[in-house]
Amino acid sequence: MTQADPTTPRERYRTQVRAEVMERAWEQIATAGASALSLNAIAKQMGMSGPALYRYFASRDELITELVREAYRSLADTLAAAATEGADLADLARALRSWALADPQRYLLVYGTPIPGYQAPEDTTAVSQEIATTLLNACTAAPATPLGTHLATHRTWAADHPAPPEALALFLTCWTRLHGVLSLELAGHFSGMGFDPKVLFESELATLLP
Amino acid sequence: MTQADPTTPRERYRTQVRAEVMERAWEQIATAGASALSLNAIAKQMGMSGPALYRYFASRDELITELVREAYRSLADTLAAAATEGADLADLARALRSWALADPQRYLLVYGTPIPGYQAPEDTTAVSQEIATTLLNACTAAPATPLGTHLATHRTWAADHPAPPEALALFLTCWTRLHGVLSLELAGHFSGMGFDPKVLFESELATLLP
DNA sequence: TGTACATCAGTGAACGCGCGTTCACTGATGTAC
DNA sequence: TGTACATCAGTGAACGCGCGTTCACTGATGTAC
Repeated sequence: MTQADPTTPRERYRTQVRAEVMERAWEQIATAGASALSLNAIAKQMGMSGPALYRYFASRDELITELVREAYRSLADTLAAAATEGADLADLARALRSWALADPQRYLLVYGTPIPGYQAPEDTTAVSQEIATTLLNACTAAPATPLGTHLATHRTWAADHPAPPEALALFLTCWTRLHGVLSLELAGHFSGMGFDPKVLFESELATLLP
Repeated sequence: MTQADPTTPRERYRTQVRAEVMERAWEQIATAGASALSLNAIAKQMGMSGPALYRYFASRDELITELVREAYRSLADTLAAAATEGADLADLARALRSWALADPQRYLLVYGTPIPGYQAPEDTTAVSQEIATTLLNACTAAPATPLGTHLATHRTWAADHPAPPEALALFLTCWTRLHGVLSLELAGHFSGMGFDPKVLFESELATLLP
């Protein structure tokens, strides 16, 4: 039996263990937040000794980096999946919301208060751009506003995108409004107020659509 | 010389040291974030031994509680000061923004990702209500929306306030929109994009006013 | 005014904890002839 | 097919760190007679 496939058993095992570590990491983040992430705790949970994980991740920071990358990737894929033909901005927004609610800490890892001392790697900006682009593609031009005229000359972040400044304005407005509702909801600031955050979310969404 | 004043020198000293501890705590939070707050580090910075601080704060959690209280109090006072005669919602919003920019971590301590394992005390909700009320007072009724009709029957959080449901809707919309811009700005998500967050903030503000 | 006592701020040692990380080593798995 | 070797996953001990917190104690400050 010639083993022609490129993934050796060892390699498969490696990626499998890496995947399990990250799974446990997500559980831990969901429970105690990102700043409480501990390699030792994950190892113990997996029935291994602490140093064993250094076969799979060079450091704690690399683990976090991988989690951030996975979160961005997951969101980008979710939005891309929702962006099939005939989908409008509202569909993307609802996909974003259900992605955020599925794992609040995952959303907050990326868009919440930054982890002190941790610096995201450069290559996440690429995926971040991908996410922005998917949303931007769903943003048709809106009426002219002072924000639009400002963005006409301040669009380095969307230099490659053919969208008119008014669409950029719609994108930024959309992004911040949805994040406003989502982040306060996930942080628990609406709990006990007695209204349904979903109604507020949909209300904001309605203001964004023509 | 009869000491008739109620504040003895010892009491004055106590409040003075407490104040300095909190000052240093704010510096530390501004630098490394709230989850990195350390009593020992503060003590060292003040030229004292770690256990000495236990004369002034029962525990680390009590310090955090006091910081949260102070942040809420400060914001409530700032908004109250801005809410003098003739001030409209935009004035309050700009006061909120400059308060947030003055000390980003202070804003994020209150409205950012919750500190894992830390539970805010009940009496902060009172000040939180005070803040809400100040903003709410500046919210005049807006056109009827689905959100308004939802809030007509889901307003336990504003049960005492005489504002009509449409004003409540405006308040929630205002709160989440401003927070959306502010929190992304403070988290650094706009950095490198090349536009001025203030313009975006003002743009959102413009949509909220009649 | 002076003395005896109580109050209380601050110290230093100690406890127990968990963290990230390094290192020498064992033992199992895969590879080459 | 079997043997010799290389690779690599995982262990356990160790290092140094800083944390929150307790406790017995010293010494200064205030109080009462």
